[in-house]
Amino acid sequence: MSVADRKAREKEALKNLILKGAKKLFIEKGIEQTTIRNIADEIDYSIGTVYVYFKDKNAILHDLHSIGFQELGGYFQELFSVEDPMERLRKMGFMYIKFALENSEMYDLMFNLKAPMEFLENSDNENWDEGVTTFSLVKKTVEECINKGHFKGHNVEPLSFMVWSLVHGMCCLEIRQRTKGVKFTNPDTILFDGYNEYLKIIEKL
Amino acid sequence: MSVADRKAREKEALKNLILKGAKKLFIEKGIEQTTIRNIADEIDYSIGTVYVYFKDKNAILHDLHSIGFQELGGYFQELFSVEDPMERLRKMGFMYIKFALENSEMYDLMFNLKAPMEFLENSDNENWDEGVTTFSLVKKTVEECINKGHFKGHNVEPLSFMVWSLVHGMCCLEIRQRTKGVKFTNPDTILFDGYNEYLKIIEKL
DNA sequence: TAAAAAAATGAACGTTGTTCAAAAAAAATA
DNA sequence: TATTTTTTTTGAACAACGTTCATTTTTTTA
Repeated sequence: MSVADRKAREKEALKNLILKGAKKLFIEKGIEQTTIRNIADEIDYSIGTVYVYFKDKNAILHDLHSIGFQELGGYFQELFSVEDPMERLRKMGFMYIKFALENSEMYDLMFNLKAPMEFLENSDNENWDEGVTTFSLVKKTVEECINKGHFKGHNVEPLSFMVWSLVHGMCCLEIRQRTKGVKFTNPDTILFDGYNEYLKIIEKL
Repeated sequence: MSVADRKAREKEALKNLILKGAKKLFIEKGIEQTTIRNIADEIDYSIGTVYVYFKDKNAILHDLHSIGFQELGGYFQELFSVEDPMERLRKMGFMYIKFALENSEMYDLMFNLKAPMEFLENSDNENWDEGVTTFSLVKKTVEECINKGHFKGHNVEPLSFMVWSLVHGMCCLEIRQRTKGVKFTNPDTILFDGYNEYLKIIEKL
């Protein structure tokens, strides 16, 4: 182990410390309400140090958005043991909503905030790898459903997009306070009630 | 016509001038990129004047969000002449998407940004009247569909929410650059392709 | 132990939303 | 019309933000 190796490890460790501190504050008080000064304070480093390890705030947000996708991957873990693609598709949507509700700030960052996409636009690798990978999971499952005789007359990609939009739309309206606004009869269960309507529909397809 | 009347008219006029200037800049360069100073400059008034007519930036955003709903109402106008509720439901979703794509910054303000909801929380009338009214339009149409024998075994409110979420989700993913990220086969038509999959589905219900 | 390299710092800059005492303009009063 | 009162407008000033970078501190090398 050379000194250079150790230095590299220490750099990595501090970078993770910054991300960990940032995530804690984001969850505690919201992303918009968290400043670079807050993050520096949280981990007992100066503002300048944060900027040594991250180009700007967008870079922090992008890295945290990637961590969010890892966490969503954790939620999706149990799906791989589900053989029946229709059952898997149903559960995938359910887990997606569950993740969004239990990690709303992270979800917002992953699927709503402009920061991660702006970071990508100004980076070498313009591809949204996390999004592509996650969406291909939906596409693959929908494709298997079609191969099993479901969704006759439908196209894989647009249908997958429709499914994604459906769950994303519900989560988005909830997180951005629009469901609260329209005062549903059962506000606490409206997301799962709405999702159930979708389940009833695809049952017949 | 008393002096007080004229003063009231002038106040109203200047308020509208501020909103008009704000909207112009929002559309031109985005809401986040527009500052109060920009707005004041645009209409040749000082920063202070803007704060005489609006409590804060959220108040401007909320008023503009209301104007957005009026404009969405314009898009929905032609729906009232559609007798068949199923046909009306189909067209409503289409017009919704059309509005979102043609007025993306206003759509974002109406259905995504936190500002209008934060303004409501700090105001006397906490109700999101615009959202309630618009959503009841969907509910009413879905109810008519059910009365005509469609959507057997479904519940009006959750089903309406599902439909809203579906179109909102697509618009949201598009506006917030997530569709761009996943690189669809036909990026330019994916929203309407996705919506078509939904149309195919409800056709059978 | 001294010199060189790396890491951490925080004052300072330009912007932001917002405030408010002062100035300017308009209306009311004499 | 001249003067006082009221209303409207102003922009300097404030605190807080993201960001930069010359300087200081710490670590490594010689």
